[in-house]
Amino acid sequence: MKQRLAAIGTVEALPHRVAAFLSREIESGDLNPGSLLPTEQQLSEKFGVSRNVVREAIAQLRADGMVEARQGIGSFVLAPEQRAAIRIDRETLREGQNMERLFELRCILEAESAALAAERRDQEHLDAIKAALDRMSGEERWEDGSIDADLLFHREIARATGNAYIHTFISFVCEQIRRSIYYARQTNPLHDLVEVNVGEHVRIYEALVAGDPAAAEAAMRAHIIGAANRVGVKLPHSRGERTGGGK
Amino acid sequence: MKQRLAAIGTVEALPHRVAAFLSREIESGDLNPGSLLPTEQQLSEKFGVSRNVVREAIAQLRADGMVEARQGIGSFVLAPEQRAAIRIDRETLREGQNMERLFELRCILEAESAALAAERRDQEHLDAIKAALDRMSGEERWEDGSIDADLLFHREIARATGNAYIHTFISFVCEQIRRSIYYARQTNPLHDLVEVNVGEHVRIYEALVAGDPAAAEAAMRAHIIGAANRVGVKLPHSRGERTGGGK
DNA sequence: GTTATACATATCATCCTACAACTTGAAACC
DNA sequence: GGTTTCAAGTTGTAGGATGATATGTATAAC
Repeated sequence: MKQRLAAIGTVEALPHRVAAFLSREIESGDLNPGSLLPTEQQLSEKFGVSRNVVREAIAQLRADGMVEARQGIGSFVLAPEQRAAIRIDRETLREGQNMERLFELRCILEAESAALAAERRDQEHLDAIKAALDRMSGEERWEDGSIDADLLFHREIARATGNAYIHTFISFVCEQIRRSIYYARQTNPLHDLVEVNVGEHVRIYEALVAGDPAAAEAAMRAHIIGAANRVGVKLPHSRGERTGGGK
Repeated sequence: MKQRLAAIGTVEALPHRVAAFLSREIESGDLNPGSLLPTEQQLSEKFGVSRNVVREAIAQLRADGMVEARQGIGSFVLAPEQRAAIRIDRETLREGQNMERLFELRCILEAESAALAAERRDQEHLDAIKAALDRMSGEERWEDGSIDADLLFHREIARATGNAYIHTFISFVCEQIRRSIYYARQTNPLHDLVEVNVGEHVRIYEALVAGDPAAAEAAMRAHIIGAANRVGVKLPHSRGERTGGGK
């Protein structure tokens, strides 16, 4: 029996737990922007940890632009617009319809980027995308290797846009979805049987080879809607059908 | 041998400087995924700081999913796909064509979200958007208050999609652009005279009121292309004209 | 009474030592 | 040879000490 998830299963370190607690307090509005955090000593007493732990926790919040520490005064809560990073934690991901929302965001990003990739891809890009497709085609079920190939396929398309930010954002969103599905599989083994639809991927690839932006966008849109359905997520009535025309 | 940590402009705290140094080493590929970071003691000697400072720096990297620390062994560098956060620093933003790329990403996100907002907005959303528009209209130049209203206008549209992730992503991208422009204004006062085009905003608003997704998308696309041009950024040949059609 | 200076206090920033928890590899033992 | 034990190295946590910075207060000067 492999312990592949040993790292995920381990108890999180104290600084992370303190940071998560404060972070939730800020997000929920218990701590308004402009207000002062409790002092490091108060926090260390409240949580029963050393000030070092509290400082590491606050260092994370500060790096994310959630608080601003000022020597001699304290740490102020900053406004949400001033965040320096985007972070999605697994807990909130499993709440309510957040999975649908994440798929919707993914659809927006990937549909358009597929069109851009169709215009800008060169042969090296196509080869990399084809390689991922071949790795994926070996499996009919969504097993680990196949999932990796699936993600790589999408990342390579994002890379073919030539825009590193698009690549970063799409990689991030896809990875969040993958983690969330992986977690769901552990709590509900039935999800182990989710299929990957190779045909949808082939249609995307062919549109990229043909250099047809509209077709690539439509194929990508249809694919993501299909992928969402296969993991039990129904996308809200969307404009996907407009260009996708599918179903 | 001690390593000198660059302190450019504002004096950043030591942990931030150490984190930035390590982060750059990882991004540049000097430290490959899977490899081990130097020990905390080695780093503290190398930078001439205490181990506490090194630990706070590594805490940031760990929170971002760049490294994984394992007790008794060390901190491993993780693959770029495993990042838990998206972060854009101003230094890289000013390099090359990164500003264009960020505008392109913004265009993708906002065009589609404008269409979704046109379908899903309720009266409360329209009121909030209109309020931001009114605040903006008072000024012909892009002054601070006007910039805030401009950003608020876009954030309110993102909020009207009902998708918190879309709102988060758009807010983040817009804020990065604002900061970058703000910085450029300080180094080059000529950029002070960039105008905000109220008419473009009005057309977006009217499409939202009409509940016309295609018109909202086209108006938003035209607006962002225009905004990019006004700050001296020329978007690469894009598919914007395809749907924008009308003009 | 008003102002200005000096001081005490509170807080974050950094450094330091010490020990606990964990991993690894080598030495000792059977 | 195989197993156990132990020693060294590394991260995790605790706690104290000192420096840097902001703020309020009391004292002194005018």
